[in-house]
Amino acid sequence: MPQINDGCQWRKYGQKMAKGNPCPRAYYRCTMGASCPVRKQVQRCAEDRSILITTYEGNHNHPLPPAAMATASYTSAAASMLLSGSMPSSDALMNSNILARSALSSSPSFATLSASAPFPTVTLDLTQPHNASQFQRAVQGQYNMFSSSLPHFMSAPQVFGQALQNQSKYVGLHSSQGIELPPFASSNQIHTPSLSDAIGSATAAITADPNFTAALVAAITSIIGNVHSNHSGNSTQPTTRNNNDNN
DNA sequence: CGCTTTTGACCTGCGC
DNA sequence: GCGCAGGTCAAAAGCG
Repeated sequence: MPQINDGCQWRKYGQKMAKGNPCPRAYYRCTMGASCPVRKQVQRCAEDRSILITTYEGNHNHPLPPAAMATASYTSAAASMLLSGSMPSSDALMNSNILARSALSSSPSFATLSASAPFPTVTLDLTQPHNASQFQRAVQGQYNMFSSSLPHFMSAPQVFGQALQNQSKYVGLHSSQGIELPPFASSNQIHTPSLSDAIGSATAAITADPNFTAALVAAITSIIGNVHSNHSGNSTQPTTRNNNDNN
């Protein structure tokens, strides 16, 4: 199975067939810390096997390498936008915030589109009991709002959701057809030479392919259901901080 | 030789 | 209480 290079080292400790999905789900533990509690699950989307669904759970108890911090940085930055509604200082995040608000202005504010280079992301607030149909409407709304041809380098969208506030669960989708998670700049800021173009193209990459959109909706709908069911009873994660706090 | 992956068994929570 | 499904354990195998 192709691996998403998120900057951390992982050791596989189990694999299971998930009901309703012909592809097995793999379980990984972080091996960068002696007793790091972070785990992740990786599963292919049943509707579109080119999409990998990755779920992270827990907080690292050791310093993260720059690549991992960058990964955590912009997902949690998008999350903080949802929470605060304030404009972040980064140009990339500010522009993506504008985009997100326009794209999802007609939907409940639990999904934020972040088209920051090098790849677009979607952040979901999984702590609130929104139902899946709300998200489906939001994504389909986006699909109706954007259409343009895609630059080839943007044809591998990645979508992340991150639980906010009192949960440290972090869910993502990756297209495994093209690029893996690209190397990041040394800082936590995400820059691109042509930011507005990149944002528009990345957004189109997410929304212009109806097949991908359908798979995306199905996958995230499933994720939302899983996360909510996992946390509806007892919670396994009493932590209150996101995994970029080591910055 | 040490680390990782594989895989069947076991544990646990949940719904009926 | 029982069965099912998801998650974890741990021994064996594989690999560099």
